[in-house]
Amino acid sequence: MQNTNIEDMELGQRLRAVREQAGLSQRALAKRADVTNSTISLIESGKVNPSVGALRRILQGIPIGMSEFFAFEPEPEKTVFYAAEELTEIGKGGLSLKQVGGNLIGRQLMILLETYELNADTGRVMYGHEAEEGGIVISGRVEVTVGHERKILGPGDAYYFDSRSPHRFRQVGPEKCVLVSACTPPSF
Amino acid sequence: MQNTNIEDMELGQRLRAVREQAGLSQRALAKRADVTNSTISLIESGKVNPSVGALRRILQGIPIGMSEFFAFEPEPEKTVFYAAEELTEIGKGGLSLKQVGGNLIGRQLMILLETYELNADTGRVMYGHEAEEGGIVISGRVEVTVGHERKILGPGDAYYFDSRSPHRFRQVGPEKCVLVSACTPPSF
DNA sequence: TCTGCATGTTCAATATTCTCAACACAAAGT
DNA sequence: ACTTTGTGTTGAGAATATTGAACATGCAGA
Repeated sequence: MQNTNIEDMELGQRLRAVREQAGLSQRALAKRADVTNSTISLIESGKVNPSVGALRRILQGIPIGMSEFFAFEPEPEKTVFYAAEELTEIGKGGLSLKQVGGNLIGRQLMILLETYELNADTGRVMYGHEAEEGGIVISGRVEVTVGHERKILGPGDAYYFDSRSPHRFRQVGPEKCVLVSACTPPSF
Repeated sequence: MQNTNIEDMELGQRLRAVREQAGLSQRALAKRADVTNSTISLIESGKVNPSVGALRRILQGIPIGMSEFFAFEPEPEKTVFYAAEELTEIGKGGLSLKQVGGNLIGRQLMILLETYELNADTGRVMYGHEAEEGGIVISGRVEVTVGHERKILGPGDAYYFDSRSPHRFRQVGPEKCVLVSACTPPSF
């Protein structure tokens, strides 16, 4: 249906450039890549939208990696501003965790708006990876336990600790608790 | 024929991870990406080898770029050693330029084995981009002109200059001239 | 329990890629 | 001129990706 897609054109042109840079003919590359020369011809002239597998085999014959091959494509812009309702919900139960930016890939920082309903409790948590986290309570009260230390924090109070310490957050008092936290690096 | 390819598996698993990280269901992402949910399902379960176009549309819905998506794949190892006959020939006429590494992509340096047949002459050359180059004569004699300076170099003699200076190499004497040169960065 | 809704999966049909073979062209050797 | 060898391109058919609709499951709420 959609013949001669412009993006395929650019991809094909790039493949041709890369192949010629490597001093390989379509057939020579086809042999290395275990595809047919026609496949390469069709891709380079933008007549087809190759499969990932075919493209990967071809690039391995050059050789060049997928990531490097696509490095010429502009990365989509990461959003800078997020409306309140655009924050990604990743919590569950009585604990709401709204993450700034739905997608952590390539980011150095995870920022969360945490809402603890009455009696919400994270239970005892411990992350194996090296990270640090901290936060500030906005409203309500929460009992925070880190290692052997325990304290009840109210509006304006804050915390900061190494994520490898076992820790636990539990809502206390008559109203739900809201706090903002940050963690680095995100768990991947 | 080849069902459940292992590389497709990994690609699918990665897509699933990325999608879930973004907090999107298959259908939600499908809608943004203008593909069907089945496509995403099949890709994630490794049952198909998606087309580049389909994968790109899907990733745009997340959003994440192709290069970043494939960053998890190890880049193919750049070859370290090259047999004499593996050097890529990029010259023509009486001038032979054998390039170390057929493919300059991602490299900081271009290294050439240059062979000038009798009376071979590069003519006057000037590169617009910022670069420096130098070399050492192995055998034979060559007359090198850089800017207003001119000198005949023999075995063991060397040169080094800014590529933006107009320059010219011309074989002189009774035997062909061989030299090794290096240039940084390669012209891209 | 039932309904409604959201999730991911699977099937048959359609659209597309990929292959194999042939073609057209150019350069080099005889 | 005529091969020979190399290049990229182009059909028709086999192989495969993508679609659209149905299916299965789980979960929340009445």
